[in-house]
Amino acid sequence: MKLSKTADYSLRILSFMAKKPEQIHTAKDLVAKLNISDKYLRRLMTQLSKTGFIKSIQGREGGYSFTKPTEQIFVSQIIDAVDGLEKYMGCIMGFGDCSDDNPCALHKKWAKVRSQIMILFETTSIAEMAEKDVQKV
Amino acid sequence: MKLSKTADYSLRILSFMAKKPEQIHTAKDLVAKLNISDKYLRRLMTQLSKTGFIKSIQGREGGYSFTKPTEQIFVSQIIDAVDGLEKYMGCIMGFGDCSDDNPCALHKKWAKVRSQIMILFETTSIAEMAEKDVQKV
DNA sequence: TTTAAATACTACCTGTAAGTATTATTTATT
DNA sequence: AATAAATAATACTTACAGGTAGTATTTAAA
Repeated sequence: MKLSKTADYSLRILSFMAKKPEQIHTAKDLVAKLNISDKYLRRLMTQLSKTGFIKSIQGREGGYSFTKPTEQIFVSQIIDAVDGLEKYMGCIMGFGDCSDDNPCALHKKWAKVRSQIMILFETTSIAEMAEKDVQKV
Repeated sequence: MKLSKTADYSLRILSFMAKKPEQIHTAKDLVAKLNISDKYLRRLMTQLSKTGFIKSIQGREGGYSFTKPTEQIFVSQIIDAVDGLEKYMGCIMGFGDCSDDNPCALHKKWAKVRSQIMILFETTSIAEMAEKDVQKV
């Protein structure tokens, strides 16, 4: 499984910012630290601002900062905001109307694994990701 | 999580064929039954023939048939043949070099779920999918 | 009030998965 | 030998995610 690059970028950006959650982060700095293409990151920041996780501060001395505690921002919410969770949580065979009552041949087995994925996404906060001592950001 | 349409198609085609594993199946018939675009399915059949799961029989009365028992063809092999398993089994954050020694912030949690996905793919045969009494093919 | 340093917006470019069209080739039947 | 019915190969088209370029707007500091 892979998330879209946009979702990956969003997680990386927000978990990086969450290492210093009170600070105002500029796009320039994020680009330098995260190795994400400049213009795409800037567009994404605007998009993330509109979702409400962060707010933008325009003008000189501007940048981006969180609107709420990073303990209250979960991976599932971020993926949902940028891609829509249903993109990842639908039928593994690609059927639009797959359900317990009208299942595909992998439905039962997949439903179990999918719920594990959902639990992971729903219980992992940006704060948790930020506090890990990992090289990769 | 979603597989590529090509992988979805491959699973649907092969599990449909596996309902009558001794029969020679024509592209025409598969298109009619599976609601997959004609030309794309035909190209995919050629590709699947080259992977060795099925063989093509050219000329009049031709079509496609299995080269081995459907109990010995697993979902993981099919996905690997058409997309490459690594497309789905890599780092959830998109890092190329994520590992236990050099992990991303989600590595540990994701590794557990990913192994469940792998087990599902590796232990589900086309024969098993075919014998399920499901509407969706 | 001017300037510098930041974000916002709009339009365009590019690569790839998926879909389509056309023609060539193969082989059983007649 | 001719035909019909199947697969094979090649090239073109389309949609969209991701990436790029240029200009406009905002605001603190000098």
